Amino acid sequence: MNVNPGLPPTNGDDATRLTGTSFAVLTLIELLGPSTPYDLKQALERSIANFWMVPHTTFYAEPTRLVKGSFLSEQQEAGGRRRKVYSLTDAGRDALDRWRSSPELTPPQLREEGVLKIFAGGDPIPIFRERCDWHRAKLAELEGYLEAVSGDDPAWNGVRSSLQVGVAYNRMMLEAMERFLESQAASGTP
Amino acid sequence: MNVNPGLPPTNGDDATRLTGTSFAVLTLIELLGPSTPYDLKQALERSIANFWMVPHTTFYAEPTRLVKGSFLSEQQEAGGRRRKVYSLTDAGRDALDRWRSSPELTPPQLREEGVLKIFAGGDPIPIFRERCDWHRAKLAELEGYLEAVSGDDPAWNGVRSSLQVGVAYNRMMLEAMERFLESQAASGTP
DNA sequence: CGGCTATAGTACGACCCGTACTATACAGAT
DNA sequence: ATCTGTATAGTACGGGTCGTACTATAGCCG
Repeated sequence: MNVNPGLPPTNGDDATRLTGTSFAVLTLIELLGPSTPYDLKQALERSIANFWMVPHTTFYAEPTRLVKGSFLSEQQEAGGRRRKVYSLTDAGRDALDRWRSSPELTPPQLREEGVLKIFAGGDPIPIFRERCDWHRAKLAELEGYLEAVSGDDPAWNGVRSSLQVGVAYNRMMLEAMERFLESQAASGTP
Repeated sequence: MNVNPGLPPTNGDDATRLTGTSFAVLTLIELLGPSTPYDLKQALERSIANFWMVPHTTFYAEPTRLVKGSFLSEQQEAGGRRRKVYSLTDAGRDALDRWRSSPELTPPQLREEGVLKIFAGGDPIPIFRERCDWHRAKLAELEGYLEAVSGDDPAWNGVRSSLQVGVAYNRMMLEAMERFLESQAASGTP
Protein backbone atom coordinates (compact mmCIF):
# COMPACT_ATOMS: atom_id res chain seq x y z
CA MET A 1 0.00 0.00 0.00
CA ASN A 2 1.90 2.96 -1.30
CA VAL A 3 0.84 6.13 0.46
CA ASN A 4 3.36 8.52 -0.97
CA PRO A 5 3.33 7.90 -4.69
CA GLY A 6 6.09 9.46 -6.73
CA LEU A 7 6.85 8.55 -10.27
CA PRO A 8 8.24 5.05 -10.52
CA PRO A 9 7.57 3.24 -7.21
CA THR A 10 11.16 4.28 -6.37
CA ASN A 11 13.65 2.93 -8.86
CA GLY A 12 16.19 2.76 -6.06
CA ASP A 13 18.37 5.14 -8.02
CA ASP A 14 18.64 7.73 -5.25
CA ALA A 15 19.18 11.40 -6.07
CA THR A 16 17.52 10.83 -9.45
CA ARG A 17 14.30 9.87 -7.73
CA LEU A 18 11.40 12.15 -8.62
CA THR A 19 8.19 12.28 -6.62
CA GLY A 20 4.92 14.04 -7.34
CA THR A 21 6.27 16.88 -5.25
CA SER A 22 9.31 17.10 -7.52
CA PHE A 23 7.10 17.47 -10.56
CA ALA A 24 5.02 20.07 -8.78
CA VAL A 25 8.18 22.16 -8.33
CA LEU A 26 9.38 21.59 -11.89
CA THR A 27 5.98 22.51 -13.33
CA LEU A 28 5.77 25.72 -11.36
CA ILE A 29 9.24 26.82 -12.40
CA GLU A 30 8.36 26.13 -16.02
CA LEU A 31 5.25 28.28 -15.67
CA LEU A 32 6.75 31.10 -13.64
CA GLY A 33 10.32 31.13 -14.94
CA PRO A 34 13.26 31.33 -12.52
CA SER A 35 11.86 31.49 -9.00
CA THR A 36 12.75 31.62 -5.35
CA PRO A 37 11.40 28.93 -3.04
CA TYR A 38 8.95 31.43 -1.64
CA ASP A 39 7.58 32.33 -5.07
CA LEU A 40 6.98 28.63 -5.54
CA LYS A 41 5.35 28.21 -2.17
CA GLN A 42 2.92 31.06 -2.88
CA ALA A 43 1.98 29.70 -6.29
CA LEU A 44 1.66 26.18 -4.93
CA GLU A 45 -0.76 27.12 -2.19
CA ARG A 46 -3.08 28.78 -4.68
CA SER A 47 -3.11 25.89 -7.09
CA ILE A 48 -1.45 22.51 -6.78
CA ALA A 49 -2.02 22.17 -3.03
CA ASN A 50 -5.69 21.58 -3.85
CA PHE A 51 -4.96 18.19 -5.36
CA TRP A 52 -1.41 17.48 -4.24
CA MET A 53 -0.77 18.73 -0.76
CA VAL A 54 2.77 19.38 0.44
CA PRO A 55 3.79 20.93 3.76
CA HIS A 56 5.91 24.04 3.39
CA THR A 57 8.97 22.54 5.06
CA THR A 58 9.09 19.74 2.52
CA PHE A 59 8.53 22.21 -0.22
CA TYR A 60 11.43 24.43 0.77
CA ALA A 61 13.69 21.37 0.85
CA GLU A 62 12.67 20.00 -2.54
CA PRO A 63 14.58 22.45 -4.80
CA THR A 64 17.80 21.53 -2.98
CA ARG A 65 17.23 17.86 -3.79
CA LEU A 66 16.44 18.72 -7.40
CA VAL A 67 19.68 20.68 -7.74
CA LYS A 68 21.56 17.65 -6.44
CA GLY A 69 19.95 15.56 -9.18
CA SER A 70 20.75 18.44 -11.61
CA PHE A 71 17.13 18.96 -12.64
CA LEU A 72 17.43 22.56 -11.45
CA SER A 73 20.24 25.08 -11.39
CA GLU A 74 20.67 27.58 -8.60
CA GLN A 75 21.73 31.24 -8.66
CA GLN A 76 22.13 33.67 -5.80
CA GLU A 77 20.39 37.07 -5.91
CA ALA A 78 22.98 39.85 -6.15
CA GLY A 79 21.61 42.25 -3.51
CA GLY A 80 19.00 42.41 -0.75
CA ARG A 81 18.39 39.09 0.90
CA ARG A 82 20.58 37.28 -1.59
CA ARG A 83 17.84 34.71 -1.98
CA LYS A 84 18.35 31.61 -4.08
CA VAL A 85 16.74 31.55 -7.52
CA TYR A 86 16.11 28.26 -9.27
CA SER A 87 15.82 27.56 -13.00
CA LEU A 88 15.06 24.46 -15.02
CA THR A 89 17.99 22.63 -16.58
CA ASP A 90 17.60 20.66 -19.80
CA ALA A 91 17.49 17.48 -17.74
CA GLY A 92 14.69 18.98 -15.66
CA ARG A 93 12.70 20.01 -18.71
CA ASP A 94 13.16 16.54 -20.21
CA ALA A 95 12.04 14.76 -17.07
CA LEU A 96 9.01 17.01 -16.87
CA ASP A 97 8.10 16.35 -20.49
CA ARG A 98 8.45 12.61 -20.15
CA TRP A 99 6.35 12.52 -17.00
CA ARG A 100 3.65 14.81 -18.33
CA SER A 101 3.12 12.91 -21.54
CA SER A 102 3.20 9.44 -20.03
CA PRO A 103 -0.28 8.00 -19.35
CA GLU A 104 0.78 6.14 -16.19
CA LEU A 105 -0.82 7.29 -12.97
CA THR A 106 -0.46 6.26 -9.37
CA PRO A 107 -3.83 5.55 -7.75
CA PRO A 108 -5.71 8.56 -6.39
CA GLN A 109 -5.59 8.82 -2.64
CA LEU A 110 -8.14 10.27 -0.34
CA ARG A 111 -7.80 10.97 3.37
CA GLU A 112 -11.26 11.77 4.59
CA GLU A 113 -11.77 11.82 8.34
CA GLY A 114 -15.52 12.18 7.87
CA VAL A 115 -15.90 8.77 6.28
CA LEU A 116 -13.59 7.34 8.90
CA LYS A 117 -15.95 8.64 11.60
CA ILE A 118 -18.97 7.26 9.77
CA PHE A 119 -17.21 3.90 9.54
CA ALA A 120 -16.66 4.09 13.29
CA GLY A 121 -20.39 4.68 13.83
CA GLY A 122 -20.45 8.48 13.99
CA ASP A 123 -23.65 10.31 13.00
CA PRO A 124 -23.41 11.23 9.29
CA ILE A 125 -25.59 14.33 9.50
CA PRO A 126 -23.26 16.71 11.37
CA ILE A 127 -20.34 15.25 9.46
CA PHE A 128 -21.89 16.01 6.08
CA ARG A 129 -22.97 19.45 7.26
CA GLU A 130 -19.35 20.25 8.19
CA ARG A 131 -18.18 18.98 4.83
CA CYS A 132 -20.77 20.99 2.91
CA ASP A 133 -19.44 24.16 4.51
CA TRP A 134 -15.92 23.16 3.63
CA HIS A 135 -16.70 22.37 -0.01
CA ARG A 136 -18.69 25.58 -0.38
CA ALA A 137 -15.72 27.61 0.82
CA LYS A 138 -13.31 25.70 -1.41
CA LEU A 139 -15.59 26.21 -4.39
CA ALA A 140 -15.61 29.97 -3.86
CA GLU A 141 -11.84 29.98 -3.50
CA LEU A 142 -11.26 28.04 -6.73
CA GLU A 143 -13.71 30.18 -8.66
CA GLY A 144 -11.70 33.18 -7.51
CA TYR A 145 -8.48 31.68 -8.85
CA LEU A 146 -10.20 30.78 -12.08
CA GLU A 147 -11.20 34.38 -12.68
CA ALA A 148 -7.65 35.46 -11.92
CA VAL A 149 -6.24 33.32 -14.77
CA SER A 150 -8.94 34.14 -17.29
CA GLY A 151 -6.61 35.33 -20.06
CA ASP A 152 -5.88 33.05 -22.98
CA ASP A 153 -2.14 32.48 -22.75
CA PRO A 154 -1.89 28.86 -23.90
CA ALA A 155 0.87 28.16 -21.34
CA TRP A 156 -1.86 28.48 -18.69
CA ASN A 157 -4.30 26.08 -20.35
CA GLY A 158 -3.40 23.30 -17.96
CA VAL A 159 -3.79 25.58 -14.98
CA ARG A 160 -7.26 26.60 -16.13
CA SER A 161 -8.26 23.00 -16.86
CA SER A 162 -7.18 21.76 -13.47
CA LEU A 163 -9.08 24.58 -11.78
CA GLN A 164 -12.17 23.62 -13.77
CA VAL A 165 -11.72 20.03 -12.64
CA GLY A 166 -11.49 21.24 -9.06
CA VAL A 167 -14.61 23.36 -9.38
CA ALA A 168 -16.55 20.48 -10.91
CA TYR A 169 -15.33 18.10 -8.22
CA ASN A 170 -16.29 20.31 -5.31
CA ARG A 171 -19.63 21.19 -6.84
CA MET A 172 -20.38 17.48 -7.28
CA MET A 173 -19.46 16.64 -3.71
CA LEU A 174 -21.47 19.54 -2.39
CA GLU A 175 -24.58 18.68 -4.35
CA ALA A 176 -24.42 15.01 -3.42
CA MET A 177 -24.19 15.81 0.29
CA GLU A 178 -26.90 18.43 0.11
CA ARG A 179 -29.19 15.90 -1.57
CA PHE A 180 -28.43 13.42 1.20
CA LEU A 181 -29.12 15.95 3.95
CA GLU A 182 -32.40 17.01 2.33
CA SER A 183 -33.53 13.42 1.99
CA GLN A 184 -32.75 12.84 5.66
CA ALA A 185 -34.61 15.99 6.70
CA ALA A 186 -37.60 14.89 4.64
CA SER A 187 -37.72 11.39 6.07
CA GLY A 188 -37.13 12.79 9.58
CA THR A 189 -40.35 14.88 9.51
CA PRO A 190 -42.89 12.83 7.58
CA MET B 1 -0.57 23.04 5.56
CA ASN B 2 -1.19 19.92 7.55
CA VAL B 3 -0.79 16.84 5.41
CA ASN B 4 -1.10 14.21 8.06
CA PRO B 5 -4.13 15.19 10.07
CA GLY B 6 -4.70 13.43 13.34
CA LEU B 7 -7.12 14.56 15.94
CA PRO B 8 -5.97 17.73 17.58
CA PRO B 9 -3.28 19.30 15.37
CA THR B 10 -0.88 17.66 17.82
CA ASN B 11 -1.44 18.84 21.37
CA GLY B 12 2.25 18.34 22.06
CA ASP B 13 1.30 15.89 24.77
CA ASP B 14 3.39 13.06 23.33
CA ALA B 15 2.46 9.42 23.82
CA THR B 16 -1.18 10.50 24.25
CA ARG B 17 -1.26 11.78 20.69
CA LEU B 18 -3.87 10.09 18.54
CA THR B 19 -3.88 10.31 14.78
CA GLY B 20 -6.45 9.16 12.24
CA THR B 21 -4.47 5.96 12.02
CA SER B 22 -4.84 5.46 15.77
CA PHE B 23 -8.59 5.73 15.52
CA ALA B 24 -8.58 3.35 12.59
CA VAL B 25 -6.93 0.76 14.83
CA LEU B 26 -9.21 1.44 17.80
CA THR B 27 -12.31 1.22 15.62
CA LEU B 28 -11.29 -2.08 14.11
CA ILE B 29 -10.56 -3.63 17.50
CA GLU B 30 -13.94 -2.46 18.74
CA LEU B 31 -15.60 -4.12 15.74
CA LEU B 32 -13.58 -7.34 15.69
CA GLY B 33 -12.82 -7.82 19.37
CA PRO B 34 -9.31 -8.69 20.56
CA SER B 35 -7.11 -8.94 17.49
CA THR B 36 -3.60 -9.55 16.28
CA PRO B 37 -1.91 -6.90 14.14
CA TYR B 38 -2.40 -9.11 11.12
CA ASP B 39 -6.12 -9.46 11.72
CA LEU B 40 -6.24 -5.69 11.79
CA LYS B 41 -4.18 -5.32 8.65
CA GLN B 42 -6.49 -7.67 6.74
CA ALA B 43 -9.62 -5.86 7.87
CA LEU B 44 -8.08 -2.48 7.17
CA GLU B 45 -7.19 -3.27 3.60
CA ARG B 46 -10.74 -4.28 2.82
CA SER B 47 -12.33 -1.21 4.33
CA ILE B 48 -10.65 1.81 5.86
CA ALA B 49 -7.75 1.89 3.41
CA ASN B 50 -10.22 3.14 0.82
CA PHE B 51 -10.56 6.48 2.52
CA TRP B 52 -7.67 6.49 4.96
CA MET B 53 -4.61 4.84 3.55
CA VAL B 54 -1.92 3.50 5.83
CA PRO B 55 1.16 1.50 4.78
CA HIS B 56 1.43 -1.86 6.51
CA THR B 57 4.65 -1.04 8.33
CA THR B 58 3.04 1.96 9.99
CA PHE B 59 0.05 -0.11 10.78
CA TYR B 60 2.03 -2.84 12.51
CA ALA B 61 3.74 -0.21 14.63
CA GLU B 62 0.61 1.60 15.72
CA PRO B 63 -0.71 -0.90 18.31
CA THR B 64 2.64 -0.66 20.13
CA ARG B 65 2.25 3.11 20.39
CA LEU B 66 -1.32 2.73 21.58
CA VAL B 67 -0.25 0.31 24.31
CA LYS B 68 2.31 2.88 25.47
CA GLY B 69 -0.50 5.43 25.74
CA SER B 70 -2.60 2.72 27.48
CA PHE B 71 -5.42 2.84 24.94
CA LEU B 72 -4.83 -0.83 24.24
CA SER B 73 -3.74 -3.78 26.35
CA GLU B 74 -1.58 -6.56 25.01
CA GLN B 75 -1.68 -10.31 25.62
CA GLN B 76 0.51 -13.04 24.21
CA GLU B 77 -1.03 -16.08 22.52
CA ALA B 78 -0.33 -19.24 24.57
CA GLY B 79 0.77 -21.63 21.78
CA GLY B 80 1.70 -21.63 18.12
CA ARG B 81 3.32 -18.40 16.99
CA ARG B 82 2.67 -16.73 20.33
CA ARG B 83 1.33 -13.73 18.46
CA LYS B 84 0.35 -10.57 20.29
CA VAL B 85 -3.34 -9.93 20.79
CA TYR B 86 -4.62 -6.43 21.47
CA SER B 87 -7.79 -5.35 23.28
CA LEU B 88 -9.39 -2.00 23.97
CA THR B 89 -8.87 -0.53 27.43
CA ASP B 90 -11.46 1.76 29.01
CA ALA B 91 -9.26 4.73 28.11
CA GLY B 92 -9.19 3.50 24.51
CA ARG B 93 -12.95 3.10 24.37
CA ASP B 94 -13.41 6.59 25.86
CA ALA B 95 -11.06 8.21 23.39
CA LEU B 96 -12.82 6.47 20.53
CA ASP B 97 -16.25 7.60 21.76
CA ARG B 98 -15.17 11.19 22.21
CA TRP B 99 -13.59 11.34 18.76
CA ARG B 100 -16.46 9.62 16.99
CA SER B 101 -19.13 11.89 18.44
CA SER B 102 -17.26 15.14 17.99
CA PRO B 103 -18.27 17.04 14.84
CA GLU B 104 -14.76 18.43 14.20
CA LEU B 105 -13.07 17.26 11.05
CA THR B 106 -9.69 17.89 9.53
CA PRO B 107 -9.95 18.98 5.88
CA PRO B 108 -10.26 16.21 3.31
CA GLN B 109 -7.10 15.58 1.38
CA LEU B 110 -6.71 14.35 -2.12
CA ARG B 111 -3.53 13.26 -3.86
CA GLU B 112 -4.42 12.96 -7.51
CA GLU B 113 -1.56 12.66 -9.94
CA GLY B 114 -3.94 12.96 -12.87
CA VAL B 115 -4.92 16.51 -12.04
CA LEU B 116 -1.29 17.31 -11.37
CA LYS B 117 -0.48 16.18 -14.91
CA ILE B 118 -3.34 18.19 -16.34
CA PHE B 119 -2.08 21.21 -14.44
CA ALA B 120 1.32 20.60 -15.99
CA GLY B 121 -0.23 20.59 -19.46
CA GLY B 122 -0.75 16.85 -19.95
CA ASP B 123 -3.53 15.66 -22.27
CA PRO B 124 -6.69 15.06 -20.17
CA ILE B 125 -8.11 12.36 -22.40
CA PRO B 126 -5.74 9.46 -21.66
CA ILE B 127 -5.60 10.59 -18.03
CA PHE B 128 -9.37 10.42 -17.61
CA ARG B 129 -9.48 7.11 -19.45
CA GLU B 130 -6.95 5.65 -16.99
CA ARG B 131 -8.97 7.00 -14.10
CA CYS B 132 -12.25 5.62 -15.42
CA ASP B 133 -10.74 2.16 -15.45
CA TRP B 134 -9.49 2.63 -11.92
CA HIS B 135 -12.84 3.87 -10.58
CA ARG B 136 -14.70 1.08 -12.35
CA ALA B 137 -12.49 -1.52 -10.66
CA LYS B 138 -12.80 0.16 -7.27
CA LEU B 139 -16.56 0.31 -7.64
CA ALA B 140 -16.74 -3.42 -8.29
CA GLU B 141 -14.49 -4.09 -5.31
CA LEU B 142 -16.58 -1.99 -2.93
CA GLU B 143 -19.82 -3.52 -4.16
CA GLY B 144 -18.32 -6.90 -3.34
CA TYR B 145 -17.53 -5.84 0.22
CA LEU B 146 -20.98 -4.37 0.58
CA GLU B 147 -22.57 -7.69 -0.28
CA ALA B 148 -20.29 -9.42 2.21
CA VAL B 149 -21.61 -7.29 5.11
CA SER B 150 -25.26 -7.41 4.10
CA GLY B 151 -26.59 -8.71 7.42
CA ASP B 152 -28.31 -6.32 9.82
CA ASP B 153 -26.07 -6.41 12.89
CA PRO B 154 -26.31 -2.78 14.06
CA ALA B 155 -22.63 -2.78 15.06
CA TRP B 156 -21.86 -2.90 11.35
CA ASN B 157 -24.12 0.01 10.37
CA GLY B 158 -21.18 2.39 10.12
CA VAL B 159 -19.26 -0.06 7.98
CA ARG B 160 -22.19 -0.39 5.59
CA SER B 161 -22.72 3.37 5.46
CA SER B 162 -19.12 4.10 4.69
CA LEU B 163 -19.14 1.51 1.92
CA GLN B 164 -22.25 3.13 0.47
CA VAL B 165 -20.49 6.47 0.56
CA GLY B 166 -17.55 4.92 -1.25
CA VAL B 167 -19.78 3.38 -3.90
CA ALA B 168 -21.60 6.67 -4.45
CA TYR B 169 -18.33 8.57 -4.66
CA ASN B 170 -16.73 6.29 -7.20
CA ARG B 171 -19.89 6.12 -9.29
CA MET B 172 -20.04 9.91 -9.35
CA MET B 173 -16.43 10.26 -10.40
CA LEU B 174 -16.83 7.63 -13.07
CA GLU B 175 -19.96 9.18 -14.55
CA ALA B 176 -18.48 12.66 -14.57
CA MET B 177 -15.38 11.50 -16.42
CA GLU B 178 -17.36 9.39 -18.87
CA ARG B 179 -19.53 12.39 -19.67
CA PHE B 180 -16.41 14.46 -20.27
CA LEU B 181 -14.87 11.85 -22.55
CA GLU B 182 -18.08 11.49 -24.54
CA SER B 183 -18.38 15.24 -24.99
CA GLN B 184 -14.79 15.33 -26.24
CA ALA B 185 -15.40 12.46 -28.62
CA ALA B 186 -18.50 14.22 -29.95
CA SER B 187 -16.77 17.57 -30.48
CA GLY B 188 -13.75 15.80 -31.96
CA THR B 189 -15.80 14.31 -34.85
CA PRO B 190 -18.44 16.94 -35.74
C1' DC C 1 12.46 55.63 14.41
C1' DG C 2 9.63 52.36 17.06
C1' DG C 3 6.50 49.01 17.08
C1' DC C 4 3.40 46.07 14.34
C1' DT C 5 2.15 42.77 10.97
C1' DA C 6 3.16 40.25 6.93
C1' DT C 7 6.65 37.99 4.60
C1' DA C 8 10.36 34.60 4.17
C1' DG C 9 12.43 31.39 5.86
C1' DT C 10 15.42 27.58 9.27
C1' DA C 11 15.91 23.93 13.04
C1' DC C 12 14.83 19.80 14.66
C1' DG C 13 13.11 15.51 16.43
C1' DA C 14 9.42 12.37 16.01
C1' DC C 15 7.29 9.78 12.95
C1' DC C 16 6.26 7.82 8.46
C1' DC C 17 7.29 5.19 4.41
C1' DG C 18 8.98 1.97 1.00
C1' DT C 19 12.15 -1.58 0.11
C1' DA C 20 13.94 -5.60 1.26
C1' DC C 21 14.33 -9.29 3.92
C1' DT C 22 12.95 -13.16 7.25
C1' DA C 23 10.15 -16.78 8.92
C1' DT C 24 6.27 -19.76 9.66
C1' DA C 25 2.04 -22.49 7.86
C1' DC C 26 0.02 -25.40 4.76
C1' DA C 27 -1.03 -27.83 0.42
C1' DG C 28 0.14 -30.91 -3.03
C1' DA C 29 3.72 -33.56 -5.39
C1' DT C 30 7.35 -37.20 -4.89
C1' DA D 1 8.45 -38.25 5.25
C1' DT D 2 10.10 -34.44 2.82
C1' DC D 3 10.47 -31.27 -0.71
C1' DT D 4 9.04 -27.11 -2.75
C1' DG D 5 6.10 -23.55 -3.82
C1' DT D 6 2.82 -20.07 -2.30
C1' DA D 7 0.27 -17.53 0.96
C1' DT D 8 0.59 -15.73 5.45
C1' DA D 9 2.75 -12.93 9.03
C1' DG D 10 5.75 -10.27 10.11
C1' DT D 11 10.80 -7.26 11.17
C1' DA D 12 14.85 -4.15 9.90
C1' DC D 13 16.35 -0.10 8.43
C1' DG D 14 17.49 4.35 6.64
C1' DG D 15 15.98 8.23 4.11
C1' DG D 16 12.08 11.33 3.74
C1' DT D 17 8.28 13.78 5.59
C1' DC D 18 5.78 16.35 9.05
C1' DG D 19 4.39 19.67 12.42
C1' DT D 20 5.94 22.80 15.86
C1' DA D 21 8.51 26.35 17.05
C1' DC D 22 11.53 29.67 16.27
C1' DT D 23 14.24 33.44 13.69
C1' DA D 24 14.80 37.30 10.72
C1' DT D 25 13.92 40.78 7.31
C1' DA D 26 10.51 44.21 4.87
C1' DG D 27 7.15 47.44 4.63
C1' DC D 28 3.80 50.37 6.76
C1' DC D 29 1.62 53.60 9.89
C1' DG D 30 2.11 56.64 13.08
